[in-house]
Amino acid sequence: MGVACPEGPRDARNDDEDGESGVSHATQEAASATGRFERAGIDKFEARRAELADAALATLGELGLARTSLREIAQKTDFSHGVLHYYFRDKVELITYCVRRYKEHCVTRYDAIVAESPDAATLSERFADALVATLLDDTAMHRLWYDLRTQAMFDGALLPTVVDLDRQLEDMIWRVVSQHAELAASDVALSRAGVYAVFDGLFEGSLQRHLAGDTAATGRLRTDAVVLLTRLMAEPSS
Amino acid sequence: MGVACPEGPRDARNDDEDGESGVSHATQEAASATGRFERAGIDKFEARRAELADAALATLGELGLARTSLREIAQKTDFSHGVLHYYFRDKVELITYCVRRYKEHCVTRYDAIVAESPDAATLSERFADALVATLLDDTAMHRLWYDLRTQAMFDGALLPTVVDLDRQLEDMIWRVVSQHAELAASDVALSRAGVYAVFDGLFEGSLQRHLAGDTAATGRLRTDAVVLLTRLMAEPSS
DNA sequence: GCAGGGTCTTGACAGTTGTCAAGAGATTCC
DNA sequence: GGAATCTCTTGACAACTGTCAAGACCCTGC
Repeated sequence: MGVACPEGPRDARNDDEDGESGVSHATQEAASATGRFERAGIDKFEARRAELADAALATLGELGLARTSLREIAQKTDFSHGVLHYYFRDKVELITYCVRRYKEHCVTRYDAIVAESPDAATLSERFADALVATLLDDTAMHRLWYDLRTQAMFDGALLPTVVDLDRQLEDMIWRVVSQHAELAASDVALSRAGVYAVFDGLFEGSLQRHLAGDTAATGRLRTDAVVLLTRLMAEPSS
Repeated sequence: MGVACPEGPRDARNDDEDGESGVSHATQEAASATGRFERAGIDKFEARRAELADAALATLGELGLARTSLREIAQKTDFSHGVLHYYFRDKVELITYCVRRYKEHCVTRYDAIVAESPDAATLSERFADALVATLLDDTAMHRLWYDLRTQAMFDGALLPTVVDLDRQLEDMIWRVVSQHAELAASDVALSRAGVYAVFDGLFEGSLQRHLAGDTAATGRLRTDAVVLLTRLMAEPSS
């Protein structure tokens, strides 16, 4: 008995976009729009999704995208591997959901520093310290992000999510650098994309060397970040 | 008939290192040291290795490490998939051989510019142009390199090759930047690793946006590279 | 021209993967 | 308490992977 499974809450996910967009952050909206679930049901559904996504993030950060299978993710939970296809349409939706979930925890990481630093020198020092701190604390998550971003160069299905998140990270860095410029009464010498790219390169390089056993990597990151931030300031083009 | 296959030229590869080093560029030395093959035989063997490696590079650049199978590589050649295990011990040896082969074509890419630029401004312009040129010409190879480097953060088997090649790329960039500093009678404000990291970040970011369809990416790369190179010069700390 | 060894093909193996259908439990609501 | 629905498990599927053994082809040297 009970053949309700194949058309269970599966249509709570975004069936509205059958096309090529692939981006699927419309889950909650779609579900509440149908009106099929009362509040408690949706919350429970979303809570389990989040729980599974956290297990997936742990596995992905540990093994990388290529080596992470759905069965291995499920093994990190109390459920069997089949449950993942009940809460996520396929692997791509699971991964994009994971990354978007992770994003929210880090895209405002430096905003407090930006808001509270009284002068340019303080801002640059605190920013550099924060860079080092997150490299050490969230090593696996950063590694996963770089994996995902690189994979998007080959797999178009990941591209929309990566482009979106990359833009938010660019904004995050730009807030730091433009505020530094304001405090220093200067302009920024590089393009917005360029500013993000150089700090991202500095961070990625430090992460890689840190993971490869270079114990001096974080120290270099700190000093280089301060120097770079200062160097990117130009006299205002009056 | 002919059971010579299992112990064919397989021992021409480096069986001397059974340990954990994993790096295997001692092929020619090992083969010639045994004295089992006359010159023509070795050359033929090496030529086929190179041929297969080129097909592998094409496939890897197109699909990425995760999606490239040995059968798909062989499909790009006139041979069947079994031949790859005749010329390479396993997938890791094939990949490292490929990357080391590719490396030699690009690690001296800017040396002529360094040697022949009469002043700092010329050097920076030519360097930026060369960056754009190789991004456009060797897109797939660069994408493959970033894939490999990212994968090395998860898979230790790739680490030695990546670390070695990364150091050579760092040297390559350092030659440009230190020469620029000399021509400008300045010092470099960043660490050697930092200098490489920021230019690498600039390049990687431009590559990603270029692949994502951003037609302005290469233009920004050019101007940003010139500005960055200039900004990294510090007054000599007399 | 024949033996021998280098070269390559074929076919299979064991393992893994994403996916999904069938159904069993559990929960909720009347 | 029973029916409907949500939740989750089980087991299977087809496809794919790296690997390798068996043998066929080919080419050279005697």
